[in-house]
Amino acid sequence: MQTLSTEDYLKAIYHASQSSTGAVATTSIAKKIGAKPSSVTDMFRKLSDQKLVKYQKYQGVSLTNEGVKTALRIVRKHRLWESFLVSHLNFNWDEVHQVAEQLEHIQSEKLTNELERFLDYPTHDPHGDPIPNRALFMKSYNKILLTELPLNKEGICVGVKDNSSDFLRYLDRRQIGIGTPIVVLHREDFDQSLHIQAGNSTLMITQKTAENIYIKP
Amino acid sequence: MQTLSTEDYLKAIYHASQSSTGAVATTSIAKKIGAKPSSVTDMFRKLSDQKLVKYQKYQGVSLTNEGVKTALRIVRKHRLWESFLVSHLNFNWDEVHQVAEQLEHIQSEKLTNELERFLDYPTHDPHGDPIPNRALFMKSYNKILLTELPLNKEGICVGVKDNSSDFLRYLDRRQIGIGTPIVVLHREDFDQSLHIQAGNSTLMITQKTAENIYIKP
DNA sequence: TATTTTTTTTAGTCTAATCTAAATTCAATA
DNA sequence: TATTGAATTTAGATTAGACTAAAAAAAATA
Repeated sequence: MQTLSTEDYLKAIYHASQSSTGAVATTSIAKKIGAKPSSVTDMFRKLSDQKLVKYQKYQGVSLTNEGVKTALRIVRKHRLWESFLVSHLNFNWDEVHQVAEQLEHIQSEKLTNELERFLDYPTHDPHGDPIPNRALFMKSYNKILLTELPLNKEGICVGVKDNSSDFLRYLDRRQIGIGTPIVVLHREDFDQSLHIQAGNSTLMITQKTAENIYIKP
Repeated sequence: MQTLSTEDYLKAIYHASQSSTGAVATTSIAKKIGAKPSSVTDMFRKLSDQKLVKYQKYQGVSLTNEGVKTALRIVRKHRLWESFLVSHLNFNWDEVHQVAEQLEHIQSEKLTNELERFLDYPTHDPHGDPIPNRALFMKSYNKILLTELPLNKEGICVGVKDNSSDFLRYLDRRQIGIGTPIVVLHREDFDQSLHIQAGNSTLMITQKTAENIYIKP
């Protein structure tokens, strides 16, 4: 069984290895976890002893099969709890992360599986991220960034890349959420800003915003 | 904010001081927590520094007002989670304790209060123990032990003293649960065993069993 | 290729929570 | 009241996880 801390590291390594290819660097994990690189090196060695990561000095880490499984079990719990908080406990999608960070460490298979049943086997969490099922399998949409959606073609918002409260609340104010239909009406060559139709209203968004919205065409 | 461990100690001290009068002894907490008395002494000093307990060397501890509040906040969370597990996640009353021991440490007032609302403000947990409300106030029934119920007078089972899985499963098999009406038909002078009517069936129980069942007359 | 900069690791320290073993204090009893 | 035994505390060690500062390796650049 893992400690809170090793679970956090495994999850961080998992996410880091998703968003780039090859081994994961010490400093990138240090930033995510909020620890010094020297502490991260220590932990890499510990995880390596437990055969949860492959680690070569100065070469970064990658998860072993067992490490991936452990990480996915945590991701599964995190996303199920986020779903519960939003669907039954009146949490907003920008408020759930912090609490789910705690709940994801609760150890009880029965709890996780019953929660999943209670929620009726959701496939995606409130931010549009896929939830691994009991066998730790998940399928993500064939999604693109809003910056890549062709002009005048309708797409559906299915997720966000940036999960910060600031960004999520900004989207709330613009009435953009999971499921909102979006059409790009005009792309400004000068600064790559977009005029879009989101639901019933038309509005302007910056390139940076568009880069953080996932669309199913 | 408290660590997991200090929270466990505060809860243990709270329960110990409920079930007896005066200060709480080092060894009694050591037993509950599963630690050595020397470790308990260390922790008593730490809690005393934080003004959560009154501690005099060799005299045991008692909770301060602040200590009681902190303990009750944990008890509140524990009992709300137990209620949730039983009412919505198909847990049996003998399975909830271990998981609730973990969930009680989750830090989020909003979570606790929303859970309470979702459960429709329950006043008692699955074992019949009262749940402190948001103001940390709780009222317990005017209850007696089954050993004290007069002959041929009906009472309702409202709780249990022993919360062990073994005892709870034993009650399940006997079809005794919270809300079951009970009448004592005969009290055996020889060994204090009881013939009772529980719901629709009559059965015999030992004194030890009767001492662990709470009754509202 | 040699040098500089950045990244990573090592070595040694710190804190919280635990332990064991020894010393002290309290409580019970002769 | 003096003695014995139990409970409690002290002293010192251990472990996990973090830190700082210095050393070493890798990467970037002149």
